Order: sequence, then C-alpha cells, then structure tokens
Amino acid sequence: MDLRSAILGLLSWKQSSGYDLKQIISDSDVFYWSGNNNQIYKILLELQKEELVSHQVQLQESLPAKKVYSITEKGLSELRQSLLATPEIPELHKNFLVQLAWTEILSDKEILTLLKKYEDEISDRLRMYQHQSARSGSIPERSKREKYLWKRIADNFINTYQAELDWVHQTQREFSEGKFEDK
Amino acid sequence: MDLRSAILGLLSWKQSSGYDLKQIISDSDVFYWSGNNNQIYKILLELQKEELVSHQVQLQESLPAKKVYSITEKGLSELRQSLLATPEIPELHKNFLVQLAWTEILSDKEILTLLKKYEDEISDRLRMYQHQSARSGSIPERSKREKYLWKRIADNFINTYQAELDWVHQTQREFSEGKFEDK
DNA sequence: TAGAACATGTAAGACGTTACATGATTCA
DNA sequence: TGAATCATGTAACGTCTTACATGTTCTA
Repeated sequence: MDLRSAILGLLSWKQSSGYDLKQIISDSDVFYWSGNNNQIYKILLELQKEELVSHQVQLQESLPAKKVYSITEKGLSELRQSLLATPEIPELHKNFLVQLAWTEILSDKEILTLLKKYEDEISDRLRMYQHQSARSGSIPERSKREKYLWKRIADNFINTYQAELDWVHQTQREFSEGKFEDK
Repeated sequence: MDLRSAILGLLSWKQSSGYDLKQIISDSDVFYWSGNNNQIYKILLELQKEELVSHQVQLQESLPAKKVYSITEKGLSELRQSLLATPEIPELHKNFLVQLAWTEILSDKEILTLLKKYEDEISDRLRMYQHQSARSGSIPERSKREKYLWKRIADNFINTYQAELDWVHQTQREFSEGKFEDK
C-alpha cells in the first residue's frame, strides 16, 4: 500500500480533486503521508496516463477551476490487486525511544522531564484524535460493513496512543520510584 | 532524532566501524532505518569533518582493515543537545489499515483472509521479537538505570505488537460473527 | 490590510533504498 | 564450488519535504 494505491482507494470512494485529496491525506493519521502537492499532482497525472483515472474540469464562479478525478474500471481492477496483496507489518518510527536509548549521559531529572514532555505530546494527540473522530462527518459509510471497518481503524489508533500513554505512565512511576535499583 | 543522532548515540555507547553500525541498525526495530551503506558511510565522513567523531584504522590479519569510529567531546555535546530536544510523537505507518480502509470492493471472505494474513505476520514478528530479546547479548548495560530503560524500550515494542494482535483478534471475531449488522 | 481558503502546479534538495564494485576468508 | 561474513565505498534511482509561483475571494 503506497501513496499511489491510497489515492486510487480514495477515488474509489468518491471523485475528488487533487486539492481534496491533499486535505484528506494531510489531516489523517491513517493516511500517514504529508500530502504535499508535488507527489499528489504528479501521481494523478501518472494515473491518468495509465488510464486508471479520468478527470473533468469543473468551472466555479469566483473560485479557481478544479479537475475532478474519477477512478476507471481499469483503476478499480488495479486497486483490487493491491488490496489482495499480503499485508505488511506496521513500520513504527518511534523516535522518542531512540532518544531515550542514549540518555545514559543525562541526569535522572532530565530523563523525567523528557518522559513528562512525551506524556504531554501523546495525551494531546489522543485528545485531538478522539475529538476529531467525533466531528469528522465525511468518512466512508457505504455499508454497515464499511462503517464497522472504519470504526475499527479509528479504534486501532486510539488503542495505540492509549497503550503508549500507559507505557509512559508506568515508566515514569517506576523510574521516579527508583525501581531500576532493585535486582 | 534522525539517523545522524542515532549514530552519535551508538558511538557514545561504544566505538564501532561503519559495518558494525550497519549490523546493529539493520537488526533493530528501535533503530528503524534500513541501515544501508550509502547513508551510514556518508554520515560518518560528515561527522568526521565536523569533528564530532574520530577514527583509527584497525588492521586485521586475514580480514579487511576497518575504521573504528569514536565520539569526541564535541560529538557528546551535540548528542546531549539532541537528547534534550522535545520528544516527537511516533510516526505510525500502518499500511495494513490503509489497505483495509478500501476493502469495500472485496467480499467478506477476502477480508477475513486478509485479517488472517495480518494476524500471522504480527504473531510471527512478536515471536521473533521475544526470541531475539532473550538472546541478544549486546545491549547497553552501563548502569542499572540504563538496563532498566532498555528493558522498557523492548517492552514498548512487545506491547505494541501484542496490542495489534489483540486488535486483529477482536476484529476477526466481530467481523465473522457479523457484528457490523447490528445497529 | 493581512492572512487563510481555494486550486494547480514546479524547483530544489534531503532522505532512503537497491544494487553494484572489490576482495579475502570461511563454511557447507 | 558457491554462498555467507567481513569491510568500505559508489551509482542510480525513488520517495518525500519545503518552498516558491500565481491568482481570486472571503474573513478578521
């Protein structure tokens, strides 16, 4: 599942302009790419050349014209292929753990400050995510099945952040109690 | 925490050749980079030019000579700066969730097959990780504090994979029972 | 009047990966 | 005899990011 397939997926849900795709991708934790123009507009031109998508120009009064892209039959069949591919395990880029790994040269107090800052970052994110899950009106809901799967996807992220928060709490507690001195 | 700082961290633990660093980084989940030569050797030359590391050539009989790099005082001070930086929240690249997001065009059976494959991938990884944690003799242990933190880092990964496994089990159960039909 | 939202695109560069190149030794 | 390990490096390419360029309309 690369960005290219993710865009095909988005277009299989609803026709969108490059700008629309950019918004969705930038705002989402699931679609973890940055959503920069350079990639999105380039991929759209590429997909068009391969006839996996088509577009029609929509003129708007008082707003710039937009190219609304739709997926083609050929595009759906390519999307189907990538959906059936063997799932990849998550790539976890936990920079904080790399940071923590080399803190031997810091003081206890400095390490506790780091843990506190990490706690704040994670709980902020968790709060934002729960908020956003509630309001976000535009998620796919073409069937009860799809609604369920999107609920599970959102839960997956909430679980992950919650587990990270639990982990940092336990670490703070044990660390400040000097648990590492035992045994 | 970029690869550059991670390498400084590794060298703050023990002097190493580019080849050593490559092995450690490739084998580790924490140091999530691929560990390719191109980056590692380039970064080492760069760090040397900035006098953050120094090296001495170690000749070996019947094996190629190696450049053993050590961190300098200046390097330690730069590392210290990056260790005190505000922690970043994890970047989660959960490709499987992107895949699952667009499965509306698949059958129930195909979705269950995907979930099963994902379960297998995750439980494989979890098993490998627990195995590897046990045998891996060469992790930093310069103090009880450091030993504790490295244990917590390993636990973080185990927790994450375990949570993912629990999530997929629950999803399989609910999905195959047709839970999404209710409400 | 300044900035954000809408909308599409390009330029430059950083970052990352695979594969190639070299060459000795060890192990199956 | 062929592959793996040790060891350093380069080439080519692909991905990803920030910033720039253009232009209107709406909002603070």
